[in-house]
Amino acid sequence: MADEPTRVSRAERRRRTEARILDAARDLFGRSGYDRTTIRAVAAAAGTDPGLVMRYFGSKERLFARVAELSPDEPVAGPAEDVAELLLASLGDKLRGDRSGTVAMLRSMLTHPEAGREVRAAITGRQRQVADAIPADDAALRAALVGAITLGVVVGRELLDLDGLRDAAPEDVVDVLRPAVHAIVEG
Amino acid sequence: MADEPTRVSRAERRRRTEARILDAARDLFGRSGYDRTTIRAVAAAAGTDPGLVMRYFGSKERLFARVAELSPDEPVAGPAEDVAELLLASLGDKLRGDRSGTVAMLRSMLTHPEAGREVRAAITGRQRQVADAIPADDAALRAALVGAITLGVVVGRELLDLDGLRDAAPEDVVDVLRPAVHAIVEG
DNA sequence: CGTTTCGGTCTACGTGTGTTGACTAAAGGT
DNA sequence: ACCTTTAGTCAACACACGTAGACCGAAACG
Repeated sequence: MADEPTRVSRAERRRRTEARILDAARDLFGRSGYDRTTIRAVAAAAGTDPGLVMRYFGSKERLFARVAELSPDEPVAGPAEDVAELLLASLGDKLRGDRSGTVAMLRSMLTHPEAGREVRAAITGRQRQVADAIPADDAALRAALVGAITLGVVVGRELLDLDGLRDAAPEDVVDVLRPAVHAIVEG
Repeated sequence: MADEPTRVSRAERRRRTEARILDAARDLFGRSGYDRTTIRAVAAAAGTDPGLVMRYFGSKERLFARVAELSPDEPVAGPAEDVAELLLASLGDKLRGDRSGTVAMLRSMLTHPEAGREVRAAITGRQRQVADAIPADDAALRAALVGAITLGVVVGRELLDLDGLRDAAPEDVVDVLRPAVHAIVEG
């Protein structure tokens, strides 16, 4: 609990508090969703003041936008078999990855309109790529269903933490899912 | 806009207003989630008064409980092949069905603690049934993943309405998913 | 007809929210 | 040494919410 006695520049102090606020916000948005997360709670968790949060980020809306910036998926292309494997690998990454930002986004996406739009756009874009790589004539549906599977796994694990999913190793999940994804992507 | 001139008994009037409130609440909870749905908005949509909503349902919490009562899934059992088909049929039903109640539940489940608990319990119970019918030693994981697929499809369609899913016919969805589900349920 | 019951409305209270602006004090610059 | 900038705090605003209780008018009943 002892403060660092090291002299720290003004700019550095600012950077640190901003980071603390961002961390607290990510955690709280992820755990409680947009509406139930209050600026006051974020400030308290970051050990600072609501007014400061407003000064640094302008509004709750913009704070959320900063937290929810989602790193775009790497593009997919190539023959159907490879696409299936790419999608599986990408799912594995999601299950291993940092999570907290994505969780905030996902949880809020269902209540907060702007968040919903952004996620929808991201998913739609990716689905178009996948659909282009699938030879079947119902490619759009198949792409959507693969997306839905990913969505279901992530939501089930991160948001609902369902029993069988919470503890499962990412590799096992991918292994069990492999034949299923191949079956959908390839005719 | 003309009122029915028919004489209607007091009990009948009450039943109708209660139903109107319930309908409005289902719609709004489903569209906006628990937090963003206000008693005032429900009352307005039902063409009545916030105070009346309180009198009839006691609290917002209890109103939500009434809306979100979810009809339990019919139990599954039998050999793995049949289980897979039962699950697919059940998914088809969900895609065809009334939706609005389920949607309210689903959307609120991620923000509203009590709703979350109830959904989680329902899903967990069903997963145990499915796991018992699967011969593999990682039955729990497989059951969870089939559940996740259902979840993803319903969430993707009803909550996010993703492009390829919104318009798709339930039969087509089930058809495309059939080999995938079989692959997961059977070793 | 008089009285009671009850569906429906109106007003107001208390609380928690996002947000603002004045303020303090320390750091940076000259 | 002085002045300016700025990280951080405090107190207050306006507003929307869930909820409670007084109130009104018509149906039900004797």
